[in-house]
Amino acid sequence: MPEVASDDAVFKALADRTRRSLLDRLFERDGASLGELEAELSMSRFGVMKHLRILEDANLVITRRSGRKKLHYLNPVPIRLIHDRWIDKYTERRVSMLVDLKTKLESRE
Amino acid sequence: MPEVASDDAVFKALADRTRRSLLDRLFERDGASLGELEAELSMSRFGVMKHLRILEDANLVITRRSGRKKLHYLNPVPIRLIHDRWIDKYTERRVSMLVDLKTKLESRE
DNA sequence: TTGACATGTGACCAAAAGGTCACCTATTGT
DNA sequence: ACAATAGGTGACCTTTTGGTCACATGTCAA
Repeated sequence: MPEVASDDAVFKALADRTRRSLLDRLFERDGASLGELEAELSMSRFGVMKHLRILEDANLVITRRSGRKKLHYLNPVPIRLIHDRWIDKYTERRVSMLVDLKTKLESRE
Repeated sequence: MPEVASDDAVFKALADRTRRSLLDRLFERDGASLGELEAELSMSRFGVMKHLRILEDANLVITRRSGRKKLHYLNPVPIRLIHDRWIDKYTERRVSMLVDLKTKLESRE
């Protein structure tokens, strides 16, 4: 059964720029190993490993072993839970429409 | 025109338990003054003030002055932007249905 | 089976964050 | 005017966090 990560672990995990960029990378393309991620980050392997560990503990990243490699996958569930904590169903419509409109306007510059 | 808070400010703001409980409080009931919020938090006024300042800088809380009181309101927009950063429109359906189902099941114990 | 590859752990240090306080400004009601 | 109320600032200390390294384990391929 899946471990339940505390709220705190999730928010702490998201508080660091490097960890957010790791999530961005996995959002774009899943299933990377530690080695691959390290190569893109100008930081020691140990630093990256520590960050991945924190993301995994927070359940934001799920891993699967394949031989001597450990593959990393983004898990969107904790992100959705953050959303639902402070945006109720009624507000969601208004806010998502507003944000989508703003994004569309800005993309046209 | 509204100030644009950096990503970093938003995530750093959310990283602290006290600040999240302030957002919870404002989510439930908007428009509280510093004094009201302090009374509910077993922390010095200075601590609470510092936290509110950080939330305000992150644009998670919007304020309005009324006489010598400063009223605080929750702003859901940055929360929605976090959501949209790592959950695309296709994934959103799957994840929100999954989370809603899980919530429903758990509420029945 | 042995050398190269991929990942893991604990100690350590510098930087950042959380909390409190002395002191200060602005607004109100009488 | 002035006492009481509401909020604001900078210095200070303690705790937490980010990053690196020496060292260690597990896996593969020849």
